[in-house]
Amino acid sequence: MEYNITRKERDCIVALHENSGFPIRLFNIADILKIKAPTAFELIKRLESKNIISKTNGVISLTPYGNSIYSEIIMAHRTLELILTKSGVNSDMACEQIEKIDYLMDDASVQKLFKSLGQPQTCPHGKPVKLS
Amino acid sequence: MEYNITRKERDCIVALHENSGFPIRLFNIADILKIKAPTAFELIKRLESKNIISKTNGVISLTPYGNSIYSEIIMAHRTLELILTKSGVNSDMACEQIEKIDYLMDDASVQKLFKSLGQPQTCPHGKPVKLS
DNA sequence: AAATATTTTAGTATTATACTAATATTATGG
DNA sequence: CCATAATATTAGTATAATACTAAAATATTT
Repeated sequence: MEYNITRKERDCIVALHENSGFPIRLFNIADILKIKAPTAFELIKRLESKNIISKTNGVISLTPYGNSIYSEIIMAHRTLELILTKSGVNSDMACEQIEKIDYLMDDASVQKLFKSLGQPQTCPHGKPVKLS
Repeated sequence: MEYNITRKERDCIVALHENSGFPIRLFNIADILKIKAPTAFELIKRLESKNIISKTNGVISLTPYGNSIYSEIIMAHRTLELILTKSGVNSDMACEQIEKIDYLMDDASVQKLFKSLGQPQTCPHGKPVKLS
């Protein structure tokens, strides 16, 4: 898929997916990411222009492309999380660590790591590794 | 040690160490990193102000602090490289991948990964994993 | 000293991030 | 339906990292 995003964009994508239970608006993003509305506005504008999110009546959601990026991020995240925790890294530590890099990983490499781990179903928190 | 550097700063640090056989000057850095002299000048100024490099008669070298950062980067790099190549990722691919993240890794996590790999002496290219 | 090499300054640009203050828009309660 | 409150947007500013060109300053070397 080959996407190119920044850390804040990554956090926004993840926040959108993880809060998909209710309608997310600009001010929710601002709250979750702890940024002011105009900063969120800019971020959202950028993600819209990249076709990663879309807005309908102020409600923001991931596009199919955005969703596919989320899947790659989360797969990388949980795969790496497994590797780190297996080595004895505390799982909160691991999570914090990996947030910095999961969106930078190449999917092909992550797939290979995943296979070499025996295609595990869940991450250390019990969440599914592979989505969709 | 807890350092905070950017990708270009990382590349500069690595270039300095890997070319330590001869005196490296600003124009060498510019050549190696494929940037123009004024851009290199800025980069070098930043690294000097962070106490990572120092200049003597135009010859640039890593400070002890800079060297310790290099060691952490390279340990992270080779440890991750081993993990990826073990999973079947081509070693050039792995290297390219890991350059993007090695300088972002927390050293404590890397140490644990390294131990869980059995404290290997060398990376896939035969270079030492652990320096100093 | 002249020519060449190298460094530095000055000025500009872009992208991502972030803020305040003000304005506009939309929704809601009365 | 209108006033208030809630949300979103615009305008303006700022910083850090990256990068460039053109010009000036320094060194170095014939």
